[in-house]
Amino acid sequence: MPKQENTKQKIVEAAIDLIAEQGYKGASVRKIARAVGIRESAIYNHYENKEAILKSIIGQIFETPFEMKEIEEKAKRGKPFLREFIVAYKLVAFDKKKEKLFRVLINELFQNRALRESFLQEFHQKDIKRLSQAFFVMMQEGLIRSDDPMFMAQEFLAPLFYFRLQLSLTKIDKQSTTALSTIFERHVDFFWESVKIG
Amino acid sequence: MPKQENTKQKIVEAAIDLIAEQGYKGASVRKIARAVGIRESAIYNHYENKEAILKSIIGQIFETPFEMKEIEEKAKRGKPFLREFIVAYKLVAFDKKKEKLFRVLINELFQNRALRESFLQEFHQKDIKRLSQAFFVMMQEGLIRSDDPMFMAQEFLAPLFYFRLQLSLTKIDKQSTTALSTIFERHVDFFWESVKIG
DNA sequence: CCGTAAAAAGAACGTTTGTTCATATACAAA
DNA sequence: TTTGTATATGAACAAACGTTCTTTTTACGG
Repeated sequence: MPKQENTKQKIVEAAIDLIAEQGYKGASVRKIARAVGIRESAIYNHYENKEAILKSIIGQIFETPFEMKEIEEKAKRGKPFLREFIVAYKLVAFDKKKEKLFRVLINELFQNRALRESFLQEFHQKDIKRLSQAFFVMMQEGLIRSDDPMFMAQEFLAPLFYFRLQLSLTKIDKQSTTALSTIFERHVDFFWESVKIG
Repeated sequence: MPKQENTKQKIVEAAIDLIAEQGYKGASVRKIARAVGIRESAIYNHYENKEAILKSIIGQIFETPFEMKEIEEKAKRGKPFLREFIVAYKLVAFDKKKEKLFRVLINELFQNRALRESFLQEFHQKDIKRLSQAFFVMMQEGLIRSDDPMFMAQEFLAPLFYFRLQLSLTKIDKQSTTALSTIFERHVDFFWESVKIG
């Protein structure tokens, strides 16, 4: 049975499911194997050890979820740019796989140093830098009030993270998410009202 | 050696330390006992089982951190009220014990249903209701623009949570928190600029 | 059809886990 | 001083843990 790359992927996916639900410590090698349909010893044909599985998952968390081309150009339109950003953000937040990875992130944030650093740098800094660029353009165009673009980007993004967490928590217990479905758009409206000129 | 209530508290405190650092699964009964200076079997003289220790900790997480009297009255002053709120919030965020409990919260948020529900209700709803009351007054007084007070409260609080998480993460790896020390006040300034009238 | 190599199974290992139980010790009340 | 109770110990348990090893099964290239 050579070259069944399929299995390796199944292992990671089962691991994501389990770590999202029960954390890294709760996702035992035996549980992962059972979910895949193999014995625990077979896992080690694909990964050196349990830690290696986690490492591969952490890599996936920060794969660029969406990128925006021509930020400078689009930013000139003001609010529609933020709307577009939110659409992309919601796409990620509501994506099943990405949501699981989000849970893994929260679960292991305080246990895994590499995860922490990636979070503060990638997840955080990257989006902030991109957005601050856009806000800078909007200020130059006289669309929004003058302020520190970096801080403004942070103020725009921070609630998104919180809403995403709320969404994730609500979904677990299968509670209704209707109150949360429009919250992202409302945020854009509120924010634009906060910074727009005229 | 009857009535040494002291030990019971030592156990909880050691458990908080360990769960904050290594999560519930990582904080074994033996580790907790060793931290207290007793054997693992002695733990069971004070708590029925490991779960009972966690339950007692969860109770502490949502003990009202600070309460504000005369909200209606103070809210009329506008921005100074928000300043005061932030001072109280920072007091909690920078408190050593409370910070540990915050880590416990994040660590176990996805594992413990009771914790999730308390978070969404207490942590969230309670602060929001209180703040929305204040914003409602401010709107009546013509200090801030008219909007849904509940949503405005959410917009004010969400970044605080995110900043608190950032603070906690940064502290773990003993990185510099100077960039974060003034972020709470900057948030108030930004927010007030966003909603004030005139 | 056979040989090879990848992937699986199965058993075993040394630890650690949460919990129980019988026993010992210390202290307050009688 | 005796008795009772709260608290500690130390040994033991069954189960689960990550990992390693040997052996068997499988699939493909020659």
